Amino acid sequence: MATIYEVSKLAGVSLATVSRVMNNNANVSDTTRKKVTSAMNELGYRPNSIAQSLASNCSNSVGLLVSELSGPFYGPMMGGIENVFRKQSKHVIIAAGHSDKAREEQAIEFLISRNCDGLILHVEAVSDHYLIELAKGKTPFVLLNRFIPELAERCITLNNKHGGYLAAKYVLEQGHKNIAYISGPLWKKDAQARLAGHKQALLEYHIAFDEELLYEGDFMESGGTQGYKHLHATSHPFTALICANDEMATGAMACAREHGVELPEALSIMGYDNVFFTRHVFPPLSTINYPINEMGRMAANWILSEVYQKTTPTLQTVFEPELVIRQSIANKT
Amino acid sequence: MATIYEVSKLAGVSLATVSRVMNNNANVSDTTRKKVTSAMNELGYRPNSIAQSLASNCSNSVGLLVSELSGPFYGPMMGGIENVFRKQSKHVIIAAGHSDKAREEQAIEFLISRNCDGLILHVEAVSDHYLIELAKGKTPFVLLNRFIPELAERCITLNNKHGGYLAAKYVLEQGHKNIAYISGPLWKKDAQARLAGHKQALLEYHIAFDEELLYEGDFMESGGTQGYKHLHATSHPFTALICANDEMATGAMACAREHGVELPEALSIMGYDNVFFTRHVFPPLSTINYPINEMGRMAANWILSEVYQKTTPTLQTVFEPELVIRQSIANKT
DNA sequence: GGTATAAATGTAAGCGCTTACATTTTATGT
DNA sequence: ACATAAAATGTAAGCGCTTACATTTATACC
Repeated sequence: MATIYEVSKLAGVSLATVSRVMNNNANVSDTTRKKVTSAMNELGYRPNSIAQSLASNCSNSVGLLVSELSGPFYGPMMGGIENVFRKQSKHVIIAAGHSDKAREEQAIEFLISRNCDGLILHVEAVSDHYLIELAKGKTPFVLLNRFIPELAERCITLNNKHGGYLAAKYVLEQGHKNIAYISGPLWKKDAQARLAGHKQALLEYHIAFDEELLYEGDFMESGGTQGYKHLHATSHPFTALICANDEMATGAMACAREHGVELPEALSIMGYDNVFFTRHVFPPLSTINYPINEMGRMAANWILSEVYQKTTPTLQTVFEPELVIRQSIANKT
Repeated sequence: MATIYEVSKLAGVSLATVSRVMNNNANVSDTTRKKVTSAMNELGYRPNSIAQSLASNCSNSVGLLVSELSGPFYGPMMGGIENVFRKQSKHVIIAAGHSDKAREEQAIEFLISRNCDGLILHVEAVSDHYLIELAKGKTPFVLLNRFIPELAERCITLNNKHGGYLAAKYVLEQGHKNIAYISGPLWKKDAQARLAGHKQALLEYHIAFDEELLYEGDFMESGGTQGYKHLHATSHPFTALICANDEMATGAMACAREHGVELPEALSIMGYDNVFFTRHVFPPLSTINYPINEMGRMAANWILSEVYQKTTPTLQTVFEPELVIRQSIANKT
């Protein structure tokens, strides 16, 4: 591989000049610029990005930590992020935290030790305190789907409460009065917020919230099936079931069908997130859209702006959910 | 950030010795090793991986190119890969090629210019010739889901033909005689192989292959819906529809249902790949398992072995598909 | 104890760039 | 034409490590 030295020799200029045309910033006359570029072409020169990084103290890499590489939620998020970075010739290093405190912390360590210029973190298990301490370090990061007041300006979140509200409101508008709810793990802020929005809508419609019709799930399919079984076993009847995410909703649907209940006639079901397979389930699932792809792009833009001083479209930290109506809710009015 | 120099000073040894304990290979006495490690701890020293890379000419990074970051297929693949690499402290740089020739080539260039030590490529649009040329370069790579005879030992593939055979055989065993088929784009090798296996099974059961009941799809949901419409419009009746992947199968299911056909009583449907949402559709889709996660791990092991000279479990290049029976095929015997 | 050998440690030259600063060339104004 | 400022280019010192080779120290053997 040709080095900058060989290019400089062939072009008959100094190393510095070659470097200047590479980073086409400084003042270089047109004639020498041409000499240099043609020398580069002749040699098939490619800058060594490692050497650039060492000398410039900038690795042009950003770390991306997600809970899982698979699953319907993270794919679109990573897609949005990779897309904006590659256009800027930044590369993204991925790691998975598996919603586990130790593994998340270890992954962050790993990414930092890899000299990432910045980090995009979708973490769940790590403590607020840890992140606040981390913010004092020298690697900038942005948080996706997590809000910490002390770090507010670097948190990109969805208005989860409003989404919970929209879901319940729609179900109520369809005339349902007995509504069951399968929440996420209630130690998670987003699960809390979704439930809070749900309760707010109920309040507005003067429907009492029935604690017996609440089941705390785990945001996974199994939580939906277990939740349905539990709710079914209570003596409290319900015509609609709102789930705090789509995976649980599909789990509940499958389970309800096994119990011989007709969907959506005998039971209406509502999801949350609008992951792509909600269109594929039967009946197609009404849900709340979570613009995760856009939010990923925004996180990437945050990094571009804060870390690389690029001018980007205005940064937005809170995103609004939207109701997506399909066929899983029956009209009872 | 502390550097190796400061560590050496504090420990009272030379740079080389510090480097030796870091790469714990050379002969270092226990006492000096202890001195050095405690100096490291005291200073909170972390090696600068960029400098290590420059000096050792090894970036410890491997590039991963997939068609899409989202979608049910690539997630498990990336998961398998990231998992094995992080245990070895290698990092993975991701890029998406979007099944487009120019973008795939550009992504490969990008990854190489990032000094990846090796590449894992899931490419579709790039030519065999391009890859054969690439193989002459100095960056080793392994191909996932693509077979090129000249590069056989670095191709990790599924026995697609056998999968096609298994699918058809099962449907035939259930007594179906009129079987429609929606293939993938037939310029793709895997689509061809799956169809070839299908035909082989038909032959074995002495059922003629009806060209009218073949539709060339695109491996996407839309291909399934269009395929169903097309097949439905022909005068040839069929009781079963085999699709060359799960996305098309779900598209076809949705479309069939819109046409008012009962699933699976009036129409049996078979998929291919066993992506996770096949359990969620209704009726749960019978399909062919594609062990993509394991194949990803194997690709990672290939790199570990060929690039980093690690000893790994024996490398396997061709994987076998398996029939997954759920409820989308009705018994006609 | 002295020599031969092995083990431990040190020295210093890079790896391929960037960049502050110095120097030379060119343009500007009178 | 000449002084002066601005633009273009060059020089050389790093960035933080690795590693070949040289040197020193410990170990073994007779």
